[in-house]
Amino acid sequence: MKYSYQYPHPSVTVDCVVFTVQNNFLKLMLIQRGAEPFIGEWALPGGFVRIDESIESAASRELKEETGIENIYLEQLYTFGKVDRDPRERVISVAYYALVSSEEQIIAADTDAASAKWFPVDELPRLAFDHKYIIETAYRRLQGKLSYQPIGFELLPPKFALSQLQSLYEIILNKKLDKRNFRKKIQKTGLLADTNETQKGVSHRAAKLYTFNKEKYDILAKNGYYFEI
Amino acid sequence: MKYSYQYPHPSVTVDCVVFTVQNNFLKLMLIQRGAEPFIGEWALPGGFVRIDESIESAASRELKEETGIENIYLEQLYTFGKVDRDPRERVISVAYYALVSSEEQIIAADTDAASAKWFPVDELPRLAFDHKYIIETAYRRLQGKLSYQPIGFELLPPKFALSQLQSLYEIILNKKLDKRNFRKKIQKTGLLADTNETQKGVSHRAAKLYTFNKEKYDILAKNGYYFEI
DNA sequence: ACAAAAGTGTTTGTTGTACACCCATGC
DNA sequence: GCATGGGTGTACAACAAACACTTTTGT
Repeated sequence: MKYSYQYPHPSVTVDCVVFTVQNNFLKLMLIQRGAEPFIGEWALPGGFVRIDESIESAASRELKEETGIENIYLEQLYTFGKVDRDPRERVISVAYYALVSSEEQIIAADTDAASAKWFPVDELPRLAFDHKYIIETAYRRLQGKLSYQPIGFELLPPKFALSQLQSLYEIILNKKLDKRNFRKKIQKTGLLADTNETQKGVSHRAAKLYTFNKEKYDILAKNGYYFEI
Repeated sequence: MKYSYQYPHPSVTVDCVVFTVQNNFLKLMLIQRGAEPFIGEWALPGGFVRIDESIESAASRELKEETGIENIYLEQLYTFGKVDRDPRERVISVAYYALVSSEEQIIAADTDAASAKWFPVDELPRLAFDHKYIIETAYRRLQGKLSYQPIGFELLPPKFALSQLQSLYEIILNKKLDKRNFRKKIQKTGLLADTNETQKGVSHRAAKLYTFNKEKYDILAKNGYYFEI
């Protein structure tokens, strides 16, 4: 008990809602708790913010430590601070949401594979703390942002077919989209660059692959451009 | 030094960016610091989150204590947690933004009037900590939300004229809007209720006064309706 | 009667929506 | 040659944008 203060201080943690799209399902990663409280229950990856790291660094670090995932899209979601959200002590949690490409979904080898798992958002187990509520908030935010920020690409491999992109939108927004209109709209942004490649190993006509031109988007965005789909 | 922990804990504060519209300017409230660090400089109202109150309660409480303002629109903005944002110790700040009607702008009598003041957003003094950055974030958020959430009404008295509402949009978005198109659009939402009153004491044709039908909006919003202006 | 702001419609261009068939490829 | 998804255009409706004059009221 080396650290003393004149007034009580809360603990500050980060919790990460990591989304991916896998086999036509939107999924998120949970880990099984190995310690009290809520031992054995599923929870979001996360942990304490250290005194010498920024909150975002803490989120990246915990993600890497607990799931092996690194270098992904990570954005602050909301800060949850109800007095009794942790039964032990006062804990304020800064939640982040993260997006992982379907290619990098593999939980790294240095992780206890039994304890980290992808769950479809509609088939979540019982969750520790207020994590159910955090996930609902993250899901709503993802749905909202998808339509007016180019974040869908973060969930795809660097080279992707238009049908993959459309399917991703349909899965997350939970509604069918018109193929021709979707293509028209996304092409009209001018943000997709044609690679001269096509899909490999499919048993039908191979689709053209595109990449998202992030540099072009960043320049446009700086000048007031608004992505919308 | 009665409170001891095994690991160092950060302090958690709230900071509030309180907006109002006054004399055709978007303004926000600052208080002059009476203590170190940054003594004498201007800063956002705010303070420490107590161990037994939620973060939002802390924001309301500090606002009332420091500025006399209460019962206003208050929404979490972002959590700022760079390691060195406070020169004394590690402080994580959960920022809120608040909207005050132009009628309630008066800084309450129980406040040291010399120390709290409204500043136009484009004429801010030098600010303590990273408060300049927090304000920029809040301003961008306000501009963004104004177009797709009915928050403009929070900055007006309960009964208002359409020209007041338009002027508010023009001031915050910083661009001229077409009067006829604006009126058409806002009337078509069906969310304004006609009071049978008109402006008093104006030296020209008196405008009709309307109220915003929040109940109706809440019901529509629950069923997927999206406000847009 | 004049100053000041309130109030009101129409036209034109742009964007969204609905919709069905041929094409390329692997087996 | 057939099954599978890839790729394409047009017509119609809805919405956004541009634009100017009359009305009401107080002084």
